[in-house]
Amino acid sequence: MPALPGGFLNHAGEEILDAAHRELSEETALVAGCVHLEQLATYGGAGRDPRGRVVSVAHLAIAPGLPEPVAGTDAVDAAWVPADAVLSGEVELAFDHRRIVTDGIERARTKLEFSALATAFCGELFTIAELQQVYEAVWGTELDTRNFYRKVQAVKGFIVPAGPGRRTTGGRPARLYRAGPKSVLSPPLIRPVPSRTEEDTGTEEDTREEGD
Amino acid sequence: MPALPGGFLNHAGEEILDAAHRELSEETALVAGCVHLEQLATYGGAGRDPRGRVVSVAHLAIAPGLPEPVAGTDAVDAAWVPADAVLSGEVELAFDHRRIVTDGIERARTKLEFSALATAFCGELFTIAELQQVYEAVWGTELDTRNFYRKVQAVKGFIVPAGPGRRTTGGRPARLYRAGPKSVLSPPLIRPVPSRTEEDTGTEEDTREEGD
DNA sequence: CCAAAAGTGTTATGAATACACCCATGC
DNA sequence: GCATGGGTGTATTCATAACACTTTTGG
Repeated sequence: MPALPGGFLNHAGEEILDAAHRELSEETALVAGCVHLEQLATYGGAGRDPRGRVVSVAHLAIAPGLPEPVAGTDAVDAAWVPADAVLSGEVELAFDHRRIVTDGIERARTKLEFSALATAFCGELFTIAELQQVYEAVWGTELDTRNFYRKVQAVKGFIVPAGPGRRTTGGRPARLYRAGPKSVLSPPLIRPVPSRTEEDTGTEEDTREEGD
Repeated sequence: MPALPGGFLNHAGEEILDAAHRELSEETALVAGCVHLEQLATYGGAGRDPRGRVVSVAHLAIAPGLPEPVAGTDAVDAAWVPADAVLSGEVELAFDHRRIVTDGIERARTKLEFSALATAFCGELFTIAELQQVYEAVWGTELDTRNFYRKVQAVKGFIVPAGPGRRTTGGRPARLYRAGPKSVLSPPLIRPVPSRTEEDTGTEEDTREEGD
């Protein structure tokens, strides 16, 4: 049964974030500098791992492209799995890793609204249409191209034009942008209504009557 | 120099959240059930604590009232400190605890917008004016009483009327409410931003700097 | 009656949307 | 020319902020 990549802190008083980067680069080709990595949450307690008490500090990694996993210490069978396959249960993960993935996806969806995280999915240069595809993929929604175009440009410091280069994909060539200096978006890009995921007791009572 | 309360996981494979509740109740009169407690982040690495490597899973606690701290294991000098005093540096904390407090306050301010966390600051029954005071205190802003009144009631499942009881404070008695079933607010209560139209620094990267 | 706080109605303003329209390229 | 996708203008719709106003209590 597949599991998330991970490992232990080394003995040199290593920073947690550094350790996460190290473990990630050991099992994929993703090295620090090309990948956004942030702490997600810490999972502990008995029963997580039958081998004994393990406290895991889960991290969320975002990067453009999908480099093939490299056979590392214990990653001979490493593979990429679509997020939907984990959410739906089609792919079953070991331990409590399905919960960790669920938390991570929710974190990504929320951060897309209020931070510049989306640019971490793109290469250094990208078009606005590519950025929109990130939002549509992560949110699972469709957005109006024209409105997205202006909305994204209205957020000062989110993206900045990158020289005179263009990228052509069959129609009119698109301007290129790179990530701007701001990491917190104001105003935020609000995701369309499909009711935020409930946390715990959130019972969505949709008492909407249809008149006829 | 004061520090945040805390302690170690016990040896029985205790859940992290349970351990946080246990430590909190050992040093204050706040017991589980009356207090909202959620994981904030994990801080680790060398240099945090001169006594050696310590990995701390910080938690954020929200509760109504301020029970006097009880002299517990090592809390003989326990005291409440205003959040502003820590933010401003007027009160200095040991280790990297000032950073933890800063992160926790930011978490509380953000969660107030999108979750029903504010009700955790109130008793079981509260008036809308009391709820508004929570928002004003945590956000450090002033809100229009009349608009807050309707805005809060427009969020389905946030608060529900609690019988015919009233609470009087010198003027017309106020209706009483209790927390509703929803824990995620839609639409959210957006916090007024100081400068949404002006450009500012905003280079808030995720670099978590370790003090000492 | 008066002061104080709760609760309601109403309007102006600004933002989000929907969509018509123009621009630039490959074939 | 024409298909395709990039980019712009604009009207309608809707949420919000501001504030005048009414209601209900205590003294």
